[in-house]
Amino acid sequence: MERAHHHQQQISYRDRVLEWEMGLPSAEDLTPLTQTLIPPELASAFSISTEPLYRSPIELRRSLRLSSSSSSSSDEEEEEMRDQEQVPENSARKRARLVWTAQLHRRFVEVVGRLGIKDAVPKTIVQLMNVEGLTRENIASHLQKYRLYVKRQGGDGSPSSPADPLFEYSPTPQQQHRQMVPVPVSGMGQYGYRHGTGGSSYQGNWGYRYHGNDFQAGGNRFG
DNA sequence: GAGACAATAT
DNA sequence: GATATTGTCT
Repeated sequence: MERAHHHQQQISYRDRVLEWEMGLPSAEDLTPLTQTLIPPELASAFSISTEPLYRSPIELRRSLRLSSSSSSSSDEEEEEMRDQEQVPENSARKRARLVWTAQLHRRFVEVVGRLGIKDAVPKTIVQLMNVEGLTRENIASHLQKYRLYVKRQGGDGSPSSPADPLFEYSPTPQQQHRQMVPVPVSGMGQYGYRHGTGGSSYQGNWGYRYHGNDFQAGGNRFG
């Protein structure tokens, strides 16, 4: 029993990565975030840029301008433009709030699960997730919430192995073919846009409600 | 600086 | 309500 078996912590990073790669979701499961996630028609209908995201706000604005400058309407267009015009010219703008889509979260869970309790820290997670624009702080915030969730589930506490069955993230089959995937529109100070009627637009909605996989205390909402 | 965690802000 | 930020501690 005293052999030099694998001390999980001493396994080389490379091995970890290899293992990680093998365990990752399939290509169909993982749509690159830099890829267009909504149909062009729909994007155009909502005046949403389909270009790669997580670019600078300025670039994004430019894109939006260009892609909607072909229209010749007056009032209606202005109204739509107003929603996008909410980014102040001078004030230092921040990144758009990250939307934890099912895909993102799955990836997060994958990485966290494979890293194991000890190594699942923001810095490492962000590296392994390898998602453009994703910051350590994004992870930290999400991780904090995720831990609370896991704790509440009581589904853990014992194991500390990297292969922790800990996270039985259960994607609802429905969500697989849910057509609308919210594209995080960066740099706008917010993401997504209201369409049609609605009240305040602090946190814009899609006409279609995205059912994210957030962690909720106190029970399942699967049905 | 990095991380955990709670509290608070947006 | 979800995510970001801040404060405090290790």
